[in-house]
Amino acid sequence: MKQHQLKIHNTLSREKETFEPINPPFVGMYVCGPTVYGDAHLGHARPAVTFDTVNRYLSHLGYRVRYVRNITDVGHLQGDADEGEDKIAKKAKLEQLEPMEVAQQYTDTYHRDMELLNTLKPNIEPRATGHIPEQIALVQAILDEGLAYEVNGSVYFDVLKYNEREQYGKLSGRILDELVSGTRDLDGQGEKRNPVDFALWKNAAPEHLMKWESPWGIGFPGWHLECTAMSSKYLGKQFDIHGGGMDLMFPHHECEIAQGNACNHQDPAKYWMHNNMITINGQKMGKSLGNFITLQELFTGNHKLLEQAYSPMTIRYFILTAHYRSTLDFSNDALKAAQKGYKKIINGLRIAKSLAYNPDESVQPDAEQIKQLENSITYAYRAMDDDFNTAQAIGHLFNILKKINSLYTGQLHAAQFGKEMFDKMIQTYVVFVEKILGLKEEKSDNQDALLDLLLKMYTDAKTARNYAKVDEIRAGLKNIGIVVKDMKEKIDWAYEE
RNA sequence: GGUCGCGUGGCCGAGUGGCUAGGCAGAGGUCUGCAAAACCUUGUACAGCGGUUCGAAUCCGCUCGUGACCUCCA
Repeated sequence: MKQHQLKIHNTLSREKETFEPINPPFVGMYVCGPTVYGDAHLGHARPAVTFDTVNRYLSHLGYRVRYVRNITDVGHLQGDADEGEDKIAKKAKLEQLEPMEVAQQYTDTYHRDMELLNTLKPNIEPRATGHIPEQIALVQAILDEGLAYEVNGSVYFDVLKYNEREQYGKLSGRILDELVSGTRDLDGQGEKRNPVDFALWKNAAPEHLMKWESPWGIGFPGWHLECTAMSSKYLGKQFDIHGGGMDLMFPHHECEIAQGNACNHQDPAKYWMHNNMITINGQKMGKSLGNFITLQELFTGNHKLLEQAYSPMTIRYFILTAHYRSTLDFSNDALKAAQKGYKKIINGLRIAKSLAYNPDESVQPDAEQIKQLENSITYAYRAMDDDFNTAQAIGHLFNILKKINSLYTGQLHAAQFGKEMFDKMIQTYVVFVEKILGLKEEKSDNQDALLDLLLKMYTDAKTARNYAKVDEIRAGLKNIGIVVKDMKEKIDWAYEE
């Protein structure tokens, strides 16, 4: 374990706390995954990238992380009303497909998009439909605790009774009395003893598509149950980190805490992390607002709000330039700036990997340069240790990049840093970009070979002072986003920023 | 209506009491066949009004603006 004082903002305490795993060096992390009934959109990218980065950084620090992210392939209820139906089943009826066919299709596209965003796969990706027995057992356990009741083949969690034992609402800061008095009187709540109660198991109507047998009849599990069932199965009754979007704080995560406490007599997770939401041109993204953008639309530029396509790595970089607990606003201007920033980082990566230390007895170590570099490296790690502040870390990374670029153009000499600092600089930059931030070069397979060939022609033309040919090659490459750089000692290329 | 946030220079976005954020855009310079890139220099930013303090973007109060959640939502 490296010497780091990692702090994590815990939603439970609303404070940054020093991270102390329950059972080091192991870390259990559960993140709420997608409900697979539609294409992955911007809103899915944020938690995926955020918690991928958490996973990457914890691993980098030497922790052995078991990262579990579920696939919800049995729908949540549409509402608490009796006619509430399964989200997946509803879509299936619409498209005349089997529910599992819909779930499979969107699971596949989700995986494709997450891979494009260069997120590492979770260690376990459990599906709700694969854990029906576990969910039924959980309902039974809560019934046995006397904290649930059955009505007409449905089972509800008794929030008021639970609240006598454990505070309900402590995660989202809600007061039960206010919830009770504030709830609207919806139709079909007759089965519940109290409007704040929530379904653990729901009786299914005959026409309902996804349903299973249970001790209470044929039905399907309630919204919040799967996460409790699967997290406790794979990570234990209490694990280290539970993550998800802020919008899930209430009621979803609140109910998870209640369910976990009800049968295990302890909070399911020690640290709760919530990423903030994404807005588009300052507005919440939503289908009804007409500003709903899927990741594929973003990658292809095929959307009326988009002036151009933005690559997956541009999106990833953009997400990382803001702290995960801040709202992040998508706009063409911001994305275009991000694209340039990303390419600058990647050009730096290529340079960093190509630089070699060349000793020079005549060059004296430069204390000021060394100090600046040392500070940037220290601050970059300190930023990550401070609740995964990738935005700040990237800022320091750019300062390291300035040194790398200066060495590349010959404005600084490696010997000014000394071998040890030089190696540390290269290693820090490469590790940060590739391993921690998860940014990679986007290129086609034969790109390097083709570029080598073209650059050779370019160099030959230049030696022959055939400037017309030189300019032609340069213009052609510029068209595909590559710029040629004539340097003092050599000719190189870079991605156009 | 209730709860919780936010308001930083042309744009994005860090920063919770004194210690350079950074990126994009702009201006000047070095370099160059011309470029590009890179590097260097350059911006009296902290919604408004009060208050606390030796000192506030950072703490407190009020005002204005804005967003999220309270119902499925990442």
